[in-house]
Amino acid sequence: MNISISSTSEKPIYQQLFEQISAQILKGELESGYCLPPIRQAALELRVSVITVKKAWEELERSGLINTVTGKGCFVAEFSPDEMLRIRNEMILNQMESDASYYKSFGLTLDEVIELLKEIY
Amino acid sequence: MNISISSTSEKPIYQQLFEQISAQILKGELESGYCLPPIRQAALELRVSVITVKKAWEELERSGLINTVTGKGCFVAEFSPDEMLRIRNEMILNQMESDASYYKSFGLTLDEVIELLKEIY
DNA sequence: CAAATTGTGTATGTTGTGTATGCACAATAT
DNA sequence: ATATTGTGCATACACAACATACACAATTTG
Repeated sequence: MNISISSTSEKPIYQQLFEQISAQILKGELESGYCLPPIRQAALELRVSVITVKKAWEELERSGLINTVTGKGCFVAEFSPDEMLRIRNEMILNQMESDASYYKSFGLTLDEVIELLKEIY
Repeated sequence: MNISISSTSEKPIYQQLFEQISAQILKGELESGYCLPPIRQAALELRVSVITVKKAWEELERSGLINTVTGKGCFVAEFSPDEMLRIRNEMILNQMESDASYYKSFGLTLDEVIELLKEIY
């Protein structure tokens, strides 16, 4: 459980959890079959409610990243490296398109965006 | 009033309005002193409530982009090209940093991000 | 010029949606 | 049986969006 949540963030807590766990799975840091911590324990560690953790885990389940088994726990799903890459790219591109349209609305060119990115990345 | 709002967007309507008007001002499409449409008329055109428009206009006021005069209207503020650029970059960089941290969480390098951006921009 | 009218932004109260919570329940493992 | 796991339900709170009524400024008009 290497997670950091920010109460000041504009993003909901459950979404922060979802994004960070997703990234860890898709980076290969959490292997297939790995058992996530019980929601109570996670909630205790992260100082949030059980419900909030559950909601994040539900999102992971819906995205096909984990399998939930009542009474046992939540396990990182099995998928091929190809599929893993596909999901990863899908999530990233989905977000990136939204980001790009924001930049475009300010009249930024691709080169300008790249220039700014180089400064802050 | 060249605005398009999406009810299906995850972003609040007032924020969509704020972002689009901001961009138009900072692109120079709306000149200093230009009088924004009355909130009633804007609300009617956009098929939203007066309150929603007012909230967006309030954000613009707070950002220093417009001046509101009760009984007269809301006018695009006067600022130097330098200041205009400063505000623009501030808004964009602010968003971009958040975007970048998302990409980083997936382990993307700067080059990978640039590569993907080139594909979709 | 003063009163009425029109046009502008403003404030109040209500409804609906979504985040986050605690506590009680169901299913599973040992 | 008992402990451990996930699940369901009722609630509190915050916020977006709404309709309506209000207050102020400019204009018309007698």
